[in-house]
Amino acid sequence: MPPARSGPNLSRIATSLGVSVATVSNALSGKGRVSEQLAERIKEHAASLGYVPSQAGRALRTGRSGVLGLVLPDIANPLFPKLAQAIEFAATTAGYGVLIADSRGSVGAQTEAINRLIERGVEGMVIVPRRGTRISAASCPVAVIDTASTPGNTVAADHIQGGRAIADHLAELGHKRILIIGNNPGSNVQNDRAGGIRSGLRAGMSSATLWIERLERDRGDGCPLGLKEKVKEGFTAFAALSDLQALRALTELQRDGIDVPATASVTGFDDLIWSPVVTPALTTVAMDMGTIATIAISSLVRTIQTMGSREGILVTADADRVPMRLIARQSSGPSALADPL
Amino acid sequence: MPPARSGPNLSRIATSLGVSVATVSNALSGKGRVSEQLAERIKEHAASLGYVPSQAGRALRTGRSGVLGLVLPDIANPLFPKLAQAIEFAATTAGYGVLIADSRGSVGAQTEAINRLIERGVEGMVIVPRRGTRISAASCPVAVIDTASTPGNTVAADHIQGGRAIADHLAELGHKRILIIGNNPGSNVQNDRAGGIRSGLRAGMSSATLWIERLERDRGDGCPLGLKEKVKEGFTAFAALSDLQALRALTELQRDGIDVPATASVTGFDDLIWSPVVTPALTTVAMDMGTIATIAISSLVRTIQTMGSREGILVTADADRVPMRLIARQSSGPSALADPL
DNA sequence: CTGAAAGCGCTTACAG
DNA sequence: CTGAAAGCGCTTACAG
Repeated sequence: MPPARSGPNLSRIATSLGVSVATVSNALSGKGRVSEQLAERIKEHAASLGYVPSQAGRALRTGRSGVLGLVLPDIANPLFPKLAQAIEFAATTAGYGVLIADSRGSVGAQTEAINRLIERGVEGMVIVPRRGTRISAASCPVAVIDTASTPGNTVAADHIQGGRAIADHLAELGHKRILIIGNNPGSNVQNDRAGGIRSGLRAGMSSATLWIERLERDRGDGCPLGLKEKVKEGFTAFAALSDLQALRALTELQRDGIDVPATASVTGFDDLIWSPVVTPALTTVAMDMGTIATIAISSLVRTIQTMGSREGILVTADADRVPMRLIARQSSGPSALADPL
Repeated sequence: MPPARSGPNLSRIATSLGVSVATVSNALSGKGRVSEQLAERIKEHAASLGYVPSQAGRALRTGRSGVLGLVLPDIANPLFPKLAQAIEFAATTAGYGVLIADSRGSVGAQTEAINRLIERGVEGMVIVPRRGTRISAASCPVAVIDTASTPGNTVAADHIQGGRAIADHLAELGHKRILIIGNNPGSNVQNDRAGGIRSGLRAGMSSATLWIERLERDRGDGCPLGLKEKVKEGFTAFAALSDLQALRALTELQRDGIDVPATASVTGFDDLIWSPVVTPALTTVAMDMGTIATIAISSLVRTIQTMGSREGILVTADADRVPMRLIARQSSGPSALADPL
């Protein structure tokens, strides 16, 4: 015999009230045609008993688990907390729970993560794919968050426009020689951002690009970026493709006695947690995670409701490029962060 | 009539093979007493059909959802990605999925988050409580990750010992006057860490403490910490209670022309993502998230298996204080972070 | 307005 | 070694 739940169920409520389970179900869901008074009595009784409907029973009956999956290439990446938070909020608002899965390490791990979520019965999932991977068949609707220039994408920040926003900002500050600092030339995001910066340069401006990974391959991990020399060569602006690289640039410049922002400007991307905290505070370009998450989740949910959850299709959104927002900072401010503990 | 799944189920496999569902179930689970050959044939057929067992059916029958909850006070906090990643890994290893819930903003949000997870049918949950809250009744086993000095705690990093490790480190570098830099004097974590530092000072060493929140209340958000003056007063070491504050201190010192580490040392806590990346790299003390997560999850799972999942009890662990680890850095290194996109 | 009944997919105790 | 049957808790189409 299957194990009985320790909590109350519909049947318990029904018998203790002398009505049928159908009536209780209808009363609690508000759907049924149950008299006002009876419904009220049932709701009260259920509440007093601390009744919590069984997801398993409901899911089995309706075929809907009420859960979505979120696959991240590396939860520990500083970019993802904001995304995860936004996704969790959007999903909760839409009445769904979120199961997380980390595809850290390899494409194989990504496939396993996806399969785990399928086995857990998610109705759909949001995937931030590992670089260079294309999500093929997941046997449920999938919303992909990636660069807009990646084929098979549901929604993305407009990294190219974000790059242009940086170029505009630097142009208005009067900079002529820009050093773009990226980590990895194989990254679509970084390439889009770098391309955006270059395309936004105005007459008389020029740029060069420093890829840290290449530099470190030659000179060893953690080597200086040699920015002091770049300043001597005439670069006055250092446009990092992520706040992490911006931080590295800023501290190296300051360590070498270069006054930021008087002598050189440093900008970043992503508005990571530390960008308002450092001295001087970092000008950066932020992805609108709330909008991205809302689009991803609402498109996903709409697809599920239309097509069901067993079709392995890529979800599309009406607007798939979300503009990035320049956050120009001059002085340090407080972190938005309260101490939670 | 309830909606049929589009995918294959046990019954489909059974009829197409001319055996009973019981036999298919037994063969696939490996539990039953099914002949080797038949079991093999069934497994092959199930695989070729792409059979994925229904969690809903299984959960309803066994009373076990196979899902745990994770409640975080603020997913966007830089400390939590590592924790979430470690929890996800430990839970996956134990055969559980992880539903996340953000209790951002208020105690009410925390209660709602817990209730949402209960409604989703989690068998137990890991909670990092909001500061000052005590988790009372959650109607399922709960593992609490908090400071060791908080009552009603399952497992915690030993922040006091971590503070002593910083004091030791600074003592060995020959520092005498230590400025402890915290944000919020109401934080248990920060107080434990500060207390640990103070208790680890040796003869001839002394400390003062700067609480940023108090300073900003007087002088405005984002005001300078005035560390240059502190250097003049004779402080040579700045021991921040988090890497975020350490970063603020480091950049302010550098901006003001103070050579770190030649003139002043800066240390932090938590080994956040940027600590190896800044120049000079940050010495810090790290929580052992892997161990903490493993203890939390294994204690939780053990409790669930022993007591079931409908008792609202606080899980206890054998070892509840996990030592922190000093990471002494002298020069910058690469971030452990690969570009995922 | 209310109830009896079917059935979602699974596992397990029991019978053969 | 294999199968028939019960039942986990729910929702819904149908009957009254």
